[in-house]
Amino acid sequence: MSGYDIAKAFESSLQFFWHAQNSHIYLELKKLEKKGYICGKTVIQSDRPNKKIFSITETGKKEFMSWLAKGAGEESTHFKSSFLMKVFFGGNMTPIQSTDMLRKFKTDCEAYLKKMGKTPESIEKYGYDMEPYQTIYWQFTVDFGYGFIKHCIEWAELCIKKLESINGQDLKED
Amino acid sequence: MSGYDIAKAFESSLQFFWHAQNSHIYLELKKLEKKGYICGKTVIQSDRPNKKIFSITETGKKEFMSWLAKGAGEESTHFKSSFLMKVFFGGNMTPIQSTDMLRKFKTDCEAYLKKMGKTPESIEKYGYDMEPYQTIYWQFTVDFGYGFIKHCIEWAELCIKKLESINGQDLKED
DNA sequence: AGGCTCATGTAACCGGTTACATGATTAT
DNA sequence: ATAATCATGTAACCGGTTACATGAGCCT
Repeated sequence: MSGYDIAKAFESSLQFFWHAQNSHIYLELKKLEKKGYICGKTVIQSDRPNKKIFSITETGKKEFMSWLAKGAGEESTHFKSSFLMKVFFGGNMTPIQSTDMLRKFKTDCEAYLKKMGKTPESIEKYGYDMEPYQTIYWQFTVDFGYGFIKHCIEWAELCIKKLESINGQDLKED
Repeated sequence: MSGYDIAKAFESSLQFFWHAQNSHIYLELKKLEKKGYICGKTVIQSDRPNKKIFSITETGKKEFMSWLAKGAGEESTHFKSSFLMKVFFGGNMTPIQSTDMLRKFKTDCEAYLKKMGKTPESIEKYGYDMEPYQTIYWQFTVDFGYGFIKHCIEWAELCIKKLESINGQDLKED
């Protein structure tokens, strides 16, 4: 794949649990090439700008497999969220502010859920020539994303309800 | 609070959505002091090492409030997980490897859930002199963590079941 | 004697973002 | 014209980690 292809792949399928700027992708490709994990070949194109296609080397494959073999670290259970940090300090906002923040979070989640509806197509696109036992893992990550976002929406609804019941009718919309 | 106190607070209550090394905390305190957001005073102690207690300044409060007022960004819906990246590439492992990885994830989550059982005490400890409308937000973040981890466990169980049904009895434990 | 809690920090490094910079081809 | 897609990169910076370094007092 070229750097551009990788950026596209990130957008269409990996975006639930990883994202990357193209600038970062190109820097990383350079590093990986320097380490001998990948190897790039320039492809001259007449109708489009030239591109550099990278392939994994034998050393790279070994490194990749040993990374996989390490399995899940403890870091898999903890994640970082500046949004939850703001929720934590919700007592320092006005009740209107904090409720609005949670409402915005909820609608953002709903929009995200809608966007996710398109992933089955990506899985088909990239996985058309693969064995089903390969793509089942892709589906796992999608399932995780779905469940996570649904949990976010339900949680936000409960929080909003609690805040409304404490702070009275003045918080309600309409 | 001193840097040490902050590190303790991270461990006992904020750990669901943020964590920090003490080295990082001290660096950050220095930066914040330089910016004029906080102000530190050395407290001389005879029985223990001296410590530096930091307090927020008026400028710091303003900055904090404007940060809160910005509300939730879109980044609140996407998170980064090297674990899910490994799941994504599960097709490159042996079925035994990938199933074991998911089992480890599940037990890690269960251990985490157990550890979380102690948070009500932390909320009481830090919130004993606060109004209940302040601590409700702390509870919100705890609820989020609980729900999230439960979702992780259920998801992992489903994945393991699917892998077992595809790959047959040879994956089962015992 | 050994380990825990209290307490603070530095240096080197890595992972990642933001802003900047370029430029060809194709579709409307 | 102008916007989108294709295509690649650099420089400055920030956020955060790892490893290192120190040292007193308390408990067993």
